[in-house]
Amino acid sequence: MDHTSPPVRVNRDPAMTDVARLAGVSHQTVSRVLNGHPNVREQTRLRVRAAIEQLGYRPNRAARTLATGKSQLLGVVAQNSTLFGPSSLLAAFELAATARGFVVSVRRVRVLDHGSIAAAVEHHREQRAAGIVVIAPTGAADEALAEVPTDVPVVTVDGDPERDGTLVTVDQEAGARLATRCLLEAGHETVWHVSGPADWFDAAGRLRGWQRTLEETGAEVPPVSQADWSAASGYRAGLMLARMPEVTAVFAANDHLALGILRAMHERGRSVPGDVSVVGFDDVPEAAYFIPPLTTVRPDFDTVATEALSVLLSRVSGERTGSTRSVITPTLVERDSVAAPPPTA
Amino acid sequence: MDHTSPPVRVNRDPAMTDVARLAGVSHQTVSRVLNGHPNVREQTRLRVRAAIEQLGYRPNRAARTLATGKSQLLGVVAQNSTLFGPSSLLAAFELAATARGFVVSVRRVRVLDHGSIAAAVEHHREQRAAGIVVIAPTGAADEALAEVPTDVPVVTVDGDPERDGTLVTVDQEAGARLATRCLLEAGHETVWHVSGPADWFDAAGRLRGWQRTLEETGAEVPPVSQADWSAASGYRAGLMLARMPEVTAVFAANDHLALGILRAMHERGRSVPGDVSVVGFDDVPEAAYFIPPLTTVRPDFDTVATEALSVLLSRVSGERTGSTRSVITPTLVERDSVAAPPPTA
DNA sequence: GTCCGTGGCGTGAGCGCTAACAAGCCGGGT
DNA sequence: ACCCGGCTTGTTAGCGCTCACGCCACGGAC
Repeated sequence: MDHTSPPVRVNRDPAMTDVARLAGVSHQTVSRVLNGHPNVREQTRLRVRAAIEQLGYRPNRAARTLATGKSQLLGVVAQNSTLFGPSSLLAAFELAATARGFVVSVRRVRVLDHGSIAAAVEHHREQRAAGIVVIAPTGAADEALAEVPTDVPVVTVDGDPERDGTLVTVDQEAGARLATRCLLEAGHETVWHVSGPADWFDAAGRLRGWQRTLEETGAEVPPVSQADWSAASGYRAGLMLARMPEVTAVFAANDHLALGILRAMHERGRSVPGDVSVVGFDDVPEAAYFIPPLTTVRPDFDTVATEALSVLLSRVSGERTGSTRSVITPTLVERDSVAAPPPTA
Repeated sequence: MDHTSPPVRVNRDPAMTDVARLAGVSHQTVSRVLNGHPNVREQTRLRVRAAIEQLGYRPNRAARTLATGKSQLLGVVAQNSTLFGPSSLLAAFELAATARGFVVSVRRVRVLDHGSIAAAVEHHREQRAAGIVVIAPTGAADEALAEVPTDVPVVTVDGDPERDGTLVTVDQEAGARLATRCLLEAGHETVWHVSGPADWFDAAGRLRGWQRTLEETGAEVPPVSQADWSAASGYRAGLMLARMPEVTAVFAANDHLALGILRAMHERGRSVPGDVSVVGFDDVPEAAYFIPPLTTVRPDFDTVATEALSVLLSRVSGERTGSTRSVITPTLVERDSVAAPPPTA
């Protein structure tokens, strides 16, 4: 009995040494083949590949990460939301990152407060994520970010446009100007606004764009209806607006608010766009099928996501340093919810 | 000169031995503290914690994964889609998994074909994921799954209800019965159906539920309008339906289809629910603000997600073996899009 | 013939952690 | 006095990979 032989572990995934043994080379040569190093004879390369195939060998990423100190992991911190913007952003980012060979790990937070964000970022650092993306659409989220150590590249999406640091965002203000101008050019005296939550940068930017456009053209700036992003709050705001005959044009901070407004107007017998015109923001896929089809502002989330990825990767590889800001300009999609004001107004 | 001293690596993350040295214990004791082992003196525990704090130590997950052969990683394979169902499912799953201390890595696939699914699953296996969730709503996806090795627990969500294996899904058929019966009970002679893509199990289940309910009650089964899940295709189907005066009740396979139908009816001057009643499926957040507010079937995606997680985890820990199937029953949400048929019909 | 450079490969150490065992200490029963 | 068993801690050996070398053979330059 050979009591000196090591215990034979059975049912174990094949490791690099197993491949090496089968191919009659050293584990290092296997590693070279795997990593596409030159200086490996073609014949050897083929033998190794055959052995890999035969054993169904699969490299162990954990071991590689440990040995190199680097991972192919990109961390994402996002809010637990099914809002159209964030979720399409996320999907596009995941797809793009996957295509570039990275694995993305998503950490959802219930609320965007300081502690949650910090914990989520911390978590990704524990994983030795190569880079981190934070979707930080509110002030609190942004503040939390100001404190995270800078030894791992972080890019902020939808963050505070005024803050230092690398961020990718859509030009909310420009989008709002598009919407407001479109309404003004249709002949409306002024434009009313139903705004998103005050602590969201997106909402603040849209509000600012609307307000400035009005001021610049000398139009009166009516009071703002404060809402959240939901159709429900849009409906409530719409109900108020509907009973004011002087309201002939409304810019809603997003399409769901616009949907609620549309329904409120409909219920109150004010026709859109006959009596009042409405413009939204986001261009959700359903916007073209609202009643009436909604004119809206389209931020290209795919572009935002791919831009965020490329900025992040260039920082990961150390190409770019310092802070970069990348701003995507949205476009106006004209449909049927805008018309000239009624002659009586 | 001491040429035997090891090279001092600078700027390195502190490791367990650094903590050990500072606390005056062995690295193993640090490990014990970290993993909550008993049999560590309270005083020692405190010293170790203090050292951890002082150094800003963060355990290296890759090393732990390598040493244990297990990871705290859950892989998800999902389609690149912003459909409400899949994306809220995903969000809920991520949130729940995070809460349980797992990290979730999402792999998006562009199309649900055999190769993409297999590659995505393979990828997760390379990461040594402890478990994998596949959102496999079509036949092709499901077939691909039949071939994956069973050495890592896999749970299928929205997969083929007829197939072997562990899966969690909503009872589409029951939901469809709810919708159809609701329409029938309102007094309609029969119910028309606008169906989702034929290769989706969800669509097939909803169609089956609708058809059987009709057959069981002796109602005539009208021809099915085939569509995809989009509002656009619902609109097209709605246009057809609108010109047939005998159509007084429509069950749409999802809310977005219903939205398209609503608009088609509106355009053609057929009032909802005065002339025709419509029921949807999914209960998207906006459904209550459609014109009119939509009666729809609500599958609880949160429940599906948490159920999927708990089934997966119980398989990961080896508690449950064999195949488990967990079916969530949806509920009917009644709003204003259903009424009695017009007296002339 | 000698030398050096270079392609092709192997060897050994070490990444940071956990698991298994070993060792020391203390108290109580005999 | 002794031994035994529990608590607490240290020691050692990996996990599977990459990196920095080192070694060998071969070929061209001198």
